[in-house]
Amino acid sequence: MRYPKLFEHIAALAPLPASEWLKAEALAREQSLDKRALFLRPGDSADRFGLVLQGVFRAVRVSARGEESIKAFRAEGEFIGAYAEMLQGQPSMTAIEALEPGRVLAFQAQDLQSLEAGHPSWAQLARRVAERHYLLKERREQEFLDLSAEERLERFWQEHPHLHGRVPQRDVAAYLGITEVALSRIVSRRRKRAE
Amino acid sequence: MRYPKLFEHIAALAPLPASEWLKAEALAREQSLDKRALFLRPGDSADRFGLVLQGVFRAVRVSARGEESIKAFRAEGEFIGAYAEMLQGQPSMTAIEALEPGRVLAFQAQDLQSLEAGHPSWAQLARRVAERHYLLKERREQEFLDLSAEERLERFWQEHPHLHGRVPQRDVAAYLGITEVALSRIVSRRRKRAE
DNA sequence: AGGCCGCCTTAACCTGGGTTAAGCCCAGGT
DNA sequence: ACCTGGGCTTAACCCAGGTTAAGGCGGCCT
Repeated sequence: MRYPKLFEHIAALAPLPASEWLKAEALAREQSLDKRALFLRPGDSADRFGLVLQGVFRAVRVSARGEESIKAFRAEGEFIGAYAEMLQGQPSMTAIEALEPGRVLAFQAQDLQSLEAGHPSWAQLARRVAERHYLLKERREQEFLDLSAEERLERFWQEHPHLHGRVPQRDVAAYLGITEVALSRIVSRRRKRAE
Repeated sequence: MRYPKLFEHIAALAPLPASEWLKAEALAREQSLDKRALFLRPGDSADRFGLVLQGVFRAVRVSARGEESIKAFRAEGEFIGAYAEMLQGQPSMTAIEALEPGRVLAFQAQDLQSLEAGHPSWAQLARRVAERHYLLKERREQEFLDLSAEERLERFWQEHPHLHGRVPQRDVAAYLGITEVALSRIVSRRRKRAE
């Protein structure tokens, strides 16, 4: 087994025999990405996804107006890919970009499907992944509905302390749905209040 | 089969033998709700869910500050329940309320689990449901990130034309994340522009 | 019929965040 | 050592949406 830590991480989501994991490893390929390199670019077919071995990634959607908004940050052990588009068989409308030099274990969606045909635990895992993704988005929905930008910022750092110092301020802003300028204002307001 | 239309609706999500559906019907019970009645109230265990036979329902979260925000509207054929809390085994933080007199086919989550043990198509269905819920929330996330309140309103009516006249303005506002007053302003602005 | 209540609108004023633009600081490249 | 550029801050001004408060208009109940 080449990636025991990743296996543990995955098996914690849904029980998975090591033998199945080994089959998956055989289908995957490791990929290194420079800082700023794209794991997935908009327009690509969304049939690839990856598990982060090293580094932090951002999932970016470029809107019709040309503005970037950030759907998620993903670090070690986490899933990267255009999940929504994959489910719908559409080309990716999302870019996945490395914020630091990183390494990813990359899979083809169809390989997963063949694993699924061979053992039921993969379907179970896929279900857990869907449920988990749902819970993340549902939490975010609630934050947009109930919280001010300042409160969302506070939550963000509570929930993602491991991203500290690894993601640029402007990207945090694009994640919160505000501008860099507004974020800077909020930060300095908080700083003053804290004195 | 007592609910053929519902069966069709469900089977369109994931193939389901009629025999399995009949087992589900046997476990379910039909429930009528007056206007304003709650199918689920905050604090209830989240182990019940329903399929709407008749009527429109709203899923409401009451925030810490006491403000209502609306997570979803659900009409005929759709799922109602505190899905997130159900997945996490938590008590419901959501109220599900009938906006009109309605009827629901109500299930216990644990009954579904026993069906799942008996036939694999239930697991498949559960996965599809999770994926579908995810896609809904992901679209909403995108709307909050990229669109103004006015644009969100426009989308709302595009995507939910069947709710026309069935949901009060103030609830639409609470769904969009704005106040009743702001919504009224937007509507009249649009009215004037249309002349 | 009368009264009330729920729902919507309008208006006046306030505030958070957007926009534009200038400037700062630091890291990297030559 | 210098320049450059990327990332962050600050300031001035603007606008969408929040807040509060007052009315309007049905529909429903007795």
